[in-house]
Amino acid sequence: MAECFWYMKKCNLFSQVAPEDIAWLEGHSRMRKLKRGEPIYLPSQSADGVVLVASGRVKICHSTPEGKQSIIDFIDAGEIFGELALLDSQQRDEYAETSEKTTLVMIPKREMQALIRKYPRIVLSVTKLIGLRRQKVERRLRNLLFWSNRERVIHLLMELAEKYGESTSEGIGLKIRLSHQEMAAVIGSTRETVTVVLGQLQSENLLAIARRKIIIKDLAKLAKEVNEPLPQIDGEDPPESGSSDHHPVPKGSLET
Amino acid sequence: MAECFWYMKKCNLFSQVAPEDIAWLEGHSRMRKLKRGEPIYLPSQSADGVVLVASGRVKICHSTPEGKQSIIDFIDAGEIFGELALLDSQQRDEYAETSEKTTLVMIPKREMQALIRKYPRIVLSVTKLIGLRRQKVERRLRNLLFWSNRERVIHLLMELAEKYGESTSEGIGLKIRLSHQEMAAVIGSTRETVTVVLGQLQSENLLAIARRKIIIKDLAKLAKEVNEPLPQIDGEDPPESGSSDHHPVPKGSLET
DNA sequence: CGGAAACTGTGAGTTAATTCACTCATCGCC
DNA sequence: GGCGATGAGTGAATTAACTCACAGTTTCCG
Repeated sequence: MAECFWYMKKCNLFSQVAPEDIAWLEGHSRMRKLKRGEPIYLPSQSADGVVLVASGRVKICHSTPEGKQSIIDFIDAGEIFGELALLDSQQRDEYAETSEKTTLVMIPKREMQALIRKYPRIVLSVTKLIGLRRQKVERRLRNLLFWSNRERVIHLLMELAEKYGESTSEGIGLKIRLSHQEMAAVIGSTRETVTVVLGQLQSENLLAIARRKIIIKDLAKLAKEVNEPLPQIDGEDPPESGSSDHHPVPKGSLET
Repeated sequence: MAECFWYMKKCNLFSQVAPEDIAWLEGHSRMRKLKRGEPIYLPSQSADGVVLVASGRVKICHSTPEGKQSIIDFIDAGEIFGELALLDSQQRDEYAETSEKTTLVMIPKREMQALIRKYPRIVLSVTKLIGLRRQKVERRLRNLLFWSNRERVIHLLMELAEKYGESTSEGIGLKIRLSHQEMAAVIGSTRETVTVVLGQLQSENLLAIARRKIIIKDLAKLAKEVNEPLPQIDGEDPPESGSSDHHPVPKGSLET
């Protein structure tokens, strides 16, 4: 369990917390190691705490009665999820599962709230996290309403580029591997349609896919097609304007 | 400007605030009276404060480049919006306009933050508000992915029933009047399709529309069709289970 | 109260996307 | 390294929804 402590220290939500308090919280937390595709919690389950992803990746999902899965969000190592449990102890209305081999730290609501009482600043961080994610969901909503499947795929690619993109000589490589099925679950489409659209984009030389790894070859053209501003990609020089606001921290993360 | 004070007192976000502090905040706020369809703020405009709806109703929107409007949310009298401005002073990415004759109180970010310093509990209320709205948006997202237009309309009707529904002898009347165009903008469809679907629902006796006022005649059947639990409607007896948790406060509002 | 503006109803034609059915490729694990 | 499972590619048939066009209605505001 000593690693648990280490993972919590790395999470910037706890950056202001004294080591002994982290140790205390650790003592009340539980570590879980799961392999790919295992459920973490189910909807209609009581929201009993927040979860920290120590390593791996988690999908926040929802299923229609006919069994179609929709993916609300991906949570990466170092991020927390289930944070709405801190607000009101209703039951959750989504479910979470691992999208690869993953280690989790389950932090009970009770102890988390005690910690917040001692460090009231955490509330602000949590608020920012919730607000950030709300903006993200709102963006997703906008990008689904009224857009064709091709445009939705492009929107998704740009989102992924922003969070997982890495500038290389051939283009922007995405440090995440999604199946067509999963992409369809994100944009509300079908596996086959995603296949076709990605094929089109490749033949138009906007994209290259090698061994399930996507490389965006012409981000500018993609961005233009859906009228979005060019996102800032890791390892790239920012555009000519004001220079010093480059973020070395991961894009989705929480800055306190 | 005396009314301004009155409206702020009624907003439950300020329920704990001393009258003299409300008066102070009022002195730094600005009141605006707008008629139907007027813009309040635009995207790309700097987020300089929060807005309280004193009377009337506001739409939070977004437009595609081709001019299709999508509606993210409705904000009613007594509620605030633009609250993400309190977190980070980026620019907004949505725009807001009145959906009927409306009176607003514009509260500058600066003074709001000062108030929060004096009443730290407000942060928690704001957090809850943001979280509540995030859940709502996530629900919207789920209800769009993979659902047919008929099902989307039904989902919308149930959402409206929950927030605006009023139990009457003929069924559940909705205390909000939306054009088909607006409904289409909420569910990401077209005006014509909404017309047709509403027509179907009427001929199936699930609905009645008189003078643009919708009355839901068989909420249970609608709920069943989209596999949703029956929402609790104002003025109705709760189901047989535990009785005393009935809320007299408006559904969308913020309980501190 | 009257006229302009906004909203509703409907049908025909078109299109984007889904469904289904099947083959081929790739991955991961024993 | 091979084998079972999972993922990717493709095409034909079908369908839901959109577009366009126009007539009739209701609402709003001066």
